[in-house]
Amino acid sequence: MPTSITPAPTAILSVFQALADTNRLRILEVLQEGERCVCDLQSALDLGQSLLSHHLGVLREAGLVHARKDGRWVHYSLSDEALAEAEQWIAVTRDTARHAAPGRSPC
Amino acid sequence: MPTSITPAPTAILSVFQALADTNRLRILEVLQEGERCVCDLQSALDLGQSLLSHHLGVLREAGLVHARKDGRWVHYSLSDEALAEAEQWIAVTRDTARHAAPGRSPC
DNA sequence: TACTCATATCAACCAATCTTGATACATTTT
DNA sequence: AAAATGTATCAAGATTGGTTGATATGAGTA
Repeated sequence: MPTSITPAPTAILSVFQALADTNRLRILEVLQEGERCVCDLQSALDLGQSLLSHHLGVLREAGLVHARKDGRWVHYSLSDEALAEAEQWIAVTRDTARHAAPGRSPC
Repeated sequence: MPTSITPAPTAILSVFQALADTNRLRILEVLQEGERCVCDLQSALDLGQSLLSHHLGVLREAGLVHARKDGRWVHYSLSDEALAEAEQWIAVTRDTARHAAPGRSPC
């Protein structure tokens, strides 16, 4: 066995990547107040239409927001899935660390 | 007042940015087991020395890990600060969303 | 002091991502 | 049907970020 190498995480990564941008964090903060259409987000955040649409796409793909089409508007709202996943990952990481034998560095 | 525009988050951003990379997530997962020196991480993760050191720097600056120097070794361990901050941010975001008036899009 | 070893830093390259402007696609209104 | 409106997509430039190899630093050791 060739000195076991830890594998790479997958699903969580895209969530953290989606959270790793100023504009997207701002979008999420606005959506805390409730569902918003793109045009509202646009005026609340002062982002170009194209740029905002792009960021919404990233958030959508990561499962952080949900899009509901209504006539010619699209209403976005927070989706709990990915947020719960991220919170879980962090909680586990913190917890495991707390329970691990302290200072057991093999060096 | 020019149609209030939401400001940009600052501290949390660097934490999420630090979490937005495969190799750094792998590092954190190894550190869950306890304190590790760089050389141990290197063999556990199969990363070049320079690359690993870079990623540890990013994690350090974000407050996700703590470095303890001991002779010519440096021992890294998880630091709860930033993790707690991130967990808190997500918890607040989820919670605020849950309590917000549902479907109140002004469009 | 000279040498080795563990880690950090630097410079360069390359890939991924953000940004912008133009265009396309629906849906509604006239 | 034509025009207008909200949103998505595309292409190109600009910026950031990961990777690599070479070099520097600093602590032990001979």
